[in-house]
Amino acid sequence: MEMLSPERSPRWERRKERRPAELLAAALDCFVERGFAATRLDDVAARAGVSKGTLYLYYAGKDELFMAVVRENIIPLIDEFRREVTVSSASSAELLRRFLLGWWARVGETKLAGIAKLIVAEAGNFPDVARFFHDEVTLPNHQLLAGIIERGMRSGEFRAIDAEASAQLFLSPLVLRAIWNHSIQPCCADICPISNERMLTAHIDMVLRGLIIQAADPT
Amino acid sequence: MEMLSPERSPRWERRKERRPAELLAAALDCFVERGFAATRLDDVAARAGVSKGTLYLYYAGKDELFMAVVRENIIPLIDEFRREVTVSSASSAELLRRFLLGWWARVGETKLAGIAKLIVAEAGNFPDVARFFHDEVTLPNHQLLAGIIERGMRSGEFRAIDAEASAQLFLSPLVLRAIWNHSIQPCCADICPISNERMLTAHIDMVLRGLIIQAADPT
Amino acid sequence: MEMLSPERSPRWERRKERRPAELLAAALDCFVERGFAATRLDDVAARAGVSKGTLYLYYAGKDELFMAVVRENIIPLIDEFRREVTVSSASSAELLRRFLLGWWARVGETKLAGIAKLIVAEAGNFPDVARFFHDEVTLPNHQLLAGIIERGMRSGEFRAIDAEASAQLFLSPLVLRAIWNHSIQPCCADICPISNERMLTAHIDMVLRGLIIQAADPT
Amino acid sequence: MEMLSPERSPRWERRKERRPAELLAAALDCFVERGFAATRLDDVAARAGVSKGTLYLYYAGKDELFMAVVRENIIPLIDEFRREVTVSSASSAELLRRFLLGWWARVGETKLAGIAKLIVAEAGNFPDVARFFHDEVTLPNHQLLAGIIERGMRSGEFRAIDAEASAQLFLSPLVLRAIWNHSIQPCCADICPISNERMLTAHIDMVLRGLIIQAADPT
DNA sequence: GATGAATGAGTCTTCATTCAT
DNA sequence: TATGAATGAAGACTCATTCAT
Repeated sequence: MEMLSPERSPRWERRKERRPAELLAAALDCFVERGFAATRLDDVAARAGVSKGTLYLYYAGKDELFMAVVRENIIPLIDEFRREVTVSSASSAELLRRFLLGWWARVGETKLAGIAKLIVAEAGNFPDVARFFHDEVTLPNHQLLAGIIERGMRSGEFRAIDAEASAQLFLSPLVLRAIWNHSIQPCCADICPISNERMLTAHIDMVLRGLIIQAADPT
Repeated sequence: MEMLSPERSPRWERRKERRPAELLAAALDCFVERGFAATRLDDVAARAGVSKGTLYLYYAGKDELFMAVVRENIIPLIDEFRREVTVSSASSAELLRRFLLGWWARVGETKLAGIAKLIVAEAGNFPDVARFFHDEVTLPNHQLLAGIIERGMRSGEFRAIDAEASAQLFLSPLVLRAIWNHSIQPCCADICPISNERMLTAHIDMVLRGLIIQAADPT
Repeated sequence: MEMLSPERSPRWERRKERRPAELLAAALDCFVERGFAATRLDDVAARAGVSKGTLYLYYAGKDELFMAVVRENIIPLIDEFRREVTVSSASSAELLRRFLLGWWARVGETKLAGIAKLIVAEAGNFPDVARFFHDEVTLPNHQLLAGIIERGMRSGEFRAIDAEASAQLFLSPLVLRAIWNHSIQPCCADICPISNERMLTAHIDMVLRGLIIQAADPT
Repeated sequence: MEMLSPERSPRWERRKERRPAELLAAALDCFVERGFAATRLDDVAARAGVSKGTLYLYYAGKDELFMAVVRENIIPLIDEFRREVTVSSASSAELLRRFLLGWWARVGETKLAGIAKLIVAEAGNFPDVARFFHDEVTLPNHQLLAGIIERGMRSGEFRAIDAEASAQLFLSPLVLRAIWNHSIQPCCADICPISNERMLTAHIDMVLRGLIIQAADPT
């Protein structure tokens, strides 16, 4: 490999621009896997391919790193929620379906799921972060979903239900599965449980079945 | 000193018997609140009202203590699952309702909910524990629920659905809420979210509505 | 040595009462020798014959230890100043002589001299400590001495001089020598400079000669 | 860019020549303020307006820098001592007065006073430097002063005293004040103590009064 | 059994020093 | 020559664990 290369590879590279993202990615993985306290900065650094000291060039300490991990990953999500003003001519059932599938695609299946697990696990030690997450992520998300449900009720498409509570209920299986995938699932990889898709399909079926007002039910 | 006492310090004795339970309770609280790594044995001991050294008279170390916390809390639960052979003449809908309400009463509302949160948070560091929990708690629980659903389908009370997946789905909101109550909820105490009861009611309504085959729906 | 001793010596001893004094003594030596920053807590612990962790059972950290070293050594000194109300029928010259000899015996020759050196060296990093030292040690000391000088002037024994300034001047050689003995002197041990006694004698002679009003000077 | 410039960037060049002096000045300030160990090279560099790496272009390391600071500041002083062969027709009292005033003007009031404080503080960590200072600065200085005193004794102007010891004694208040001004004085700026001038005046008065043989004392 | 003083391995954090740019 | 990103050894501090009392 290196035979033809006259210059030997340098001991390290200057990557000021990319470092933060690399460090945050490494830190997220470690924090999700082991939790805040059990994560050693040595491990984060090693996973990011730098020395421990380099971490401190970018983040003031372990706490700062944790906050940054959460903040940097969540902010794009928040922005997306803001943009997602569901003006559409689709049926409310279709909107609901799309919302759940969309949430899974954009959150449940991505590393953001790890963030959710992380925050649940560390809420006791980082109440500010937990609060931030709740106010900026959970609540808006629920409100968006509740809005869809209410639209369906107003249009007569859905029967009358507790929209606020239902927003939580409808999201629960997805959130729990997202968390599960980053905690217990890796320990039980051999068991081959119900797949994400199967879960999603069954859930959407169940939700719509319980919601839609139909003349007759031929099933 | 002790000469006149026929039974040697009965108060000591009684204490000695209670100690393990007191220590486990204190440890559970600490572990749930802060996580395994961030919990100091000093804190556990202080919360149990003993000195740090005393802990080691009952548990060999931090890991042992953790395992014991999980084991001791879970075993009664497992036993209960085993006993709960649902032979009943009630309708499947009624059984389902009872199961969910029962789970909430016997798990969701108790300190066992904390165990769930703890295991989710520490699965990465204690895969054996996570696996044990999955095999002995989660799976039997799901099977029990799936059994009820299948009974309802066989009897023509419920429509045909994916019973295995649905068992997970139906339990998800309860499990997530249980976890939530031990992590983010305490940080957002002022917000007064949807109450546990309201959530339960809406959920059971939704589930049964999506499940039961009805001639007409007068709602 | 240990041959006849059936019991082997324990790995460590319980010495709750004596530890603080032992630690402070060790810390004082290290701080005076090397300065605050260059002193490693490992060294302090080793010199006190304990492990590093033990230090933290008694002092919250390096800063606390430093403060304690200064405080504990200075407080007895302050108390002594307070008690030393020089009511005496001796001549003012005799009082002055006694004061200087006394200062040397009680401060200059003792480990308190090291404290003076330490504070001079670390004033920049511990301004509060420096201020405390100035207010509680330096000033009272100067005032005591100035009082003696003023008494001598009032009684006609001393000529009229700037008593405040002279108090500082008269103490300077002693203070500087005390500091010197803990900094440069150890590096130049072979040079055999003027001894402390010779310095003291010459100083007292000089001071009294410049102060006392005499009919004639037969020297 | 530089095409039209016949001499290649003269500003750079001039800078390059000044750099060492700028660095030494910055280092002196930092070392005096905080001590050797507590001084970060980052701070020195920042105070000199260069980057940390640049320091290493001029000095091999922190120790080297420290030595250079001491050496560069002291050498001119030593040279001056050598030149100062006190051949004068003035009275010995006048010479003595000039020496003390001169020392204060040339050392006590300048940044060299900081050097004295620095060496006192760091003697334990840099015995070689302390020794150098003692041999090349302190001793010659004392010898010079002792020479003046001896001249006065030989000429019958001064009474017979311990010239060697007195040389130290006479310089002590100035040295101590010089050190003080760089350590404790800044912490007690509000207290407005005796001014340097008042101290000097009182001291010279005291010294001469104790030294000169006078027929009568008209004071 | 109970205690808590003592220990020391493990981590976070700092900073002198190096070196790619 | 100048820079400052990167390094890694050193040192403060914590805490699970041991053990003298």
